[in-house]
Amino acid sequence: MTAADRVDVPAVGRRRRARRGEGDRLRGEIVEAAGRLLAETGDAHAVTLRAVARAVGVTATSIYLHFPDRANLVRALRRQCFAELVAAMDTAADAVGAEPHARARARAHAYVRFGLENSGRYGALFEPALQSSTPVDIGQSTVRGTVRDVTAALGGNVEGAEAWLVLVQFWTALHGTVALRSVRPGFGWPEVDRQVDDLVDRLTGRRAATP
Amino acid sequence: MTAADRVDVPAVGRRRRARRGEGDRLRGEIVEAAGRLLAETGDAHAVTLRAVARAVGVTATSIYLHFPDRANLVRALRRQCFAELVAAMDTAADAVGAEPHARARARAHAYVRFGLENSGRYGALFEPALQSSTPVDIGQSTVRGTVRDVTAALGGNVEGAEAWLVLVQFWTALHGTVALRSVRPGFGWPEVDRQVDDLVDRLTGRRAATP
DNA sequence: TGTACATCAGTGAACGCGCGTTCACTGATGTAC
DNA sequence: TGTACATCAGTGAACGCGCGTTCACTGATGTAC
Repeated sequence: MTAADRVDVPAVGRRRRARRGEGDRLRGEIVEAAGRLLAETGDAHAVTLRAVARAVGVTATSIYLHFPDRANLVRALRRQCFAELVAAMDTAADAVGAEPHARARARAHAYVRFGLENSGRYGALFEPALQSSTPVDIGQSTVRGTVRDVTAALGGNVEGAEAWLVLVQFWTALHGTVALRSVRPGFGWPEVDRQVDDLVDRLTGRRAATP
Repeated sequence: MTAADRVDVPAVGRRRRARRGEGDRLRGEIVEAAGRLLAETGDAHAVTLRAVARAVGVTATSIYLHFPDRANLVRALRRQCFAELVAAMDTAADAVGAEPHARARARAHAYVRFGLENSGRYGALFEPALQSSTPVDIGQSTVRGTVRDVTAALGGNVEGAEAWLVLVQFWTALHGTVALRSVRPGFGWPEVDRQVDDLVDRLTGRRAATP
């Protein structure tokens, strides 16, 4: 890393010390600043203790008051990004009512939108450079809503294994959409909503076979 | 980066100096070692001049005999990885004959297989951390074969824009497959060949719609 | 109402590390004579 | 057939940098008396 790579987050002057008993506030500010850093640079390695400290307006050592080491800070950051993604999908699904196709479609759009609008934070979830030895455990319960909606959208007539396969195809394709568009913005991509709709149609078999 | 992160490539003793006039040999060895490093660590930031030099068995400064700086070395590396991927697909397609569906399917399988077997090298193509300001230009001609095969597989009855959309869906989904499986090997993925076949069927409309 | 003091919420200097890059250098090897 | 020498293919020490982490410290603030 050369000097030119250093990210100068808008010079936060020195942060004012938290009131007594409110020491935990810094913890939140640290995770948030780390997320901002990730969003701005899109590079996991930019999330260094010193960069985060600069962004918060605090000494690098203060981070140790809240996290035992860098790995733990990164883990907290990833956990938060994942929660945000799930929340975005749940909100979108609930906004369109109870019809399963509509809910599944809304989830797909929300996933891609979140990923494109927060490419740094999204990247934090899946960038190899941020995967530590002890991965963030995703928690089955958080994705249960998505599983339910997609399964329902397929109709009751697909058995378990096939529903699972389709779910994987969805996740895979949506991830690919976010990842490739983020990294190759200049490519001649089709309009994103159209691509997602088309994907949903094809994966759920709503597209007629070519004769 | 802490000391523990340092990659100890099998201690190559000091490399024997190239014969006179064969100075360019080192260039190839450098790119190859960089690729090996990438394959072993899966981390773009592990490809440092010093690490590459250690792997080759040479001084870091010697790299400057062949590349003006690190960015140029990385670019050469990415160019080579891309060429390998394209070659793998072309070979696979040619091995199955002339039938368009078979050729497209073979390409899809080859893409995923290359990506999974060379996750570091594949990652070099798309990892955000390795994208420099001057991207490797992909060269239209190299992907022409793939475009032709997939278009033909869709039959003549899809007009240009839709064929393009399907192509994008393919690339997107295949990239997602490689990327997610590489980063979450422990997830309960379906068998990869089955997933790819299913994907090809669904995207080309060979799967009946759910009633 | 005043004050000693424990505790909280941090600071600041220092460590050893690997990094990209620059610079002056060296030693083997092919070639001109 | 022998030798001086230019050139090729590198080496090695040094620079300033940012990094994670450790350690001893400080100064404001709430509380017990």
